[in-house]
Amino acid sequence: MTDGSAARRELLAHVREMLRAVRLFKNDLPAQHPAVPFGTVSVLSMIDVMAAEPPAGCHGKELAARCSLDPSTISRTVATLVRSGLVQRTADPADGRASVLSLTPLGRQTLSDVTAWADDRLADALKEWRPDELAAFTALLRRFSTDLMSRYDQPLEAAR
Amino acid sequence: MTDGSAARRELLAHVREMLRAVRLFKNDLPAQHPAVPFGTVSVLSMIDVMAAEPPAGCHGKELAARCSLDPSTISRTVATLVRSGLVQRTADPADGRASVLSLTPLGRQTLSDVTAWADDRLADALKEWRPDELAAFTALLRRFSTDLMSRYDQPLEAAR
DNA sequence: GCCGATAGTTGTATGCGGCAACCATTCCGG
DNA sequence: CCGGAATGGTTGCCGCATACAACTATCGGC
Repeated sequence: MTDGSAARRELLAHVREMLRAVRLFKNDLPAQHPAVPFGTVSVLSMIDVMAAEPPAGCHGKELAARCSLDPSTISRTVATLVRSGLVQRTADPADGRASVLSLTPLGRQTLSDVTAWADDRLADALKEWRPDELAAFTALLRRFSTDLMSRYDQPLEAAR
Repeated sequence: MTDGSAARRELLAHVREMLRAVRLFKNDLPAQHPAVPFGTVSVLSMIDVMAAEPPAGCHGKELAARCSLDPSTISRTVATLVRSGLVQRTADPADGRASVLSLTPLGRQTLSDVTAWADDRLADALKEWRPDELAAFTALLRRFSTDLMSRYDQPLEAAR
């Protein structure tokens, strides 16, 4: 029959496992890069992505939407990044309330270092994987996240 | 060529996406079950699993190892669960330092409620998935977590 | 019976994240 | 062109999750 509850419960268990794995993974980061708390890296990376892609540079508000984080959280995180010299704020000439975020050279370097570190770890952990398996997993993971979020990101899309 | 760094970086990005999705998912929980902080549920569930399976009941130490959490974290989490009436501690007759953990009826009920809630959400989010896709994803996810953790759980296994 | 190992608890600190209140600026309707 | 509503951002305050270190109580072997 098509209920599938058992399958979903197993999936749920494995999601928990994955969270555990990610926690361990991330606990290793500070040892290598004491200055960059894990959560901060995602934001750093997103700033980098956003600075390159839309018309204008990266604004805090949009950044918050893209990360699904509260503006206050972004504000603090960005403040930390600025204090650490990884990100710079420049006044938005078009709107005195906003500022445009971008990576500093140090920020780019740090992002690249941390990414390389993560990549190494992954390469080691996944050394038995065939490329097509990796690709399949990535595709399924993408779909999973998208479907999980579909209920929530309506407002975000609508706000655009 | 076989480097695969680009593929891994894409995977990394999607792992971040997934963490975002999970965060949103979990932010919904308190609305339904105010009394059970999300992190606590994993522990509750693990106690349930462990109580049923090994020779003896569930001890804090083993619980910590299974969850890859610090004993102090487990101690606090369990204390919360006990205060909420979801878990009971019974003195281990064989070791005065330890106690055995088990779910109360209320704990079983709560776990079952929360699991049903999560299952509903998943069923909704994954309604377009074919059973075999779900199974494939679950299998890959399992393998991924295992491989990611393989570097870390050596000590845990060795300690057994 | 003493001493080292062990199970658990508690003190303290940090990262992450939300909500509400607030400030400054911008935008819009009259 | 002015005044009030909307908006971008920051700050205060909170709670959860987690770790490390110090401590307590017990166990186990010699």
